[in-house]
Amino acid sequence: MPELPEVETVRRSLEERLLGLQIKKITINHHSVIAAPEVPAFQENLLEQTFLQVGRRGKYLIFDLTSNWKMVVHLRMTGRLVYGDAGMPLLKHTHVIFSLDNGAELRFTDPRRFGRIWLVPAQDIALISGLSTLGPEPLGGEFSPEVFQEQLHRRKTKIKSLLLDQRFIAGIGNIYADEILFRSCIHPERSADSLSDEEIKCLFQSVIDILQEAVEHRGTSFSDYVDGLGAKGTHQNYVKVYQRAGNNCLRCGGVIERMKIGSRSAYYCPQCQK
DNA sequence: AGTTACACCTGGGTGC
DNA sequence: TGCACCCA
DNA sequence: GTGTAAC
Repeated sequence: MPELPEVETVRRSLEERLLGLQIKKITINHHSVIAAPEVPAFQENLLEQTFLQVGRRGKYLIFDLTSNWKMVVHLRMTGRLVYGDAGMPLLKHTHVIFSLDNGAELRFTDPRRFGRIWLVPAQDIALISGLSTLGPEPLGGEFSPEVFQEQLHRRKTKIKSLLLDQRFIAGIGNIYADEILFRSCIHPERSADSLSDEEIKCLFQSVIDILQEAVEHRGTSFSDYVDGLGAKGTHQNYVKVYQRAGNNCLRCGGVIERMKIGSRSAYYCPQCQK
């Protein structure tokens, strides 16, 4: 499940290869992954375009092109965007193939087909659902401890739900929400306004540290995730609670448990996280 | 405002 | 081996 | 992972 660290790793690996390459052909095998515009317009406006830059906002990848249009990709749960030789084996569920002017290809593969690709005029980028309402980038300068604290004070929702809310903070998903709360020793069901200033300070720093460490490890590869060149990340070897129910806590030796919060699994240590 | 249920999909793992 | 179920 | 509808 690509979250901020995975999307950032894809961004970096693609940017290494894609800049200056031109799209010569677009093969679309499954139309539903193209969110906008209609498929013919998508192809017409993208053909002959050259990649100028690869950006990221939250879990969205943003490709700057020669024209005044931008291509935006969200990988959702199982999406992959991989650059490689045209001869590389064709994976099942490859929905879009961008053929490039150096003979290589950029392929979008997604078994569950939740992922989406948009092509929009630059001035309309805010119209993409979820993109304009994103909260601050946790690894960017806009993420302030004072604002974070003030927001937490006036919210009564469970802290894990708040960390997953992209309007509150951009880029955190189920794996890192659990890892961040474990690092901060905070129970996922605590209401946001019940946290002490001390706990909030620790939580703020854990958000930054956990995400940074995961970026350094090039993301977490449990099942589908690979970077823009098809390589797995290594952060799965450093995960402390996610998908570890029934195993011993690496900090206190207690047993990790799983519970449901907002119809999603939450993994935590009942001894360490109060 | 907070919470839950479900929709969108396929595949891997489990237990019988 | 098949099938129902849960999970991601 | 996200959007929508419902209580």
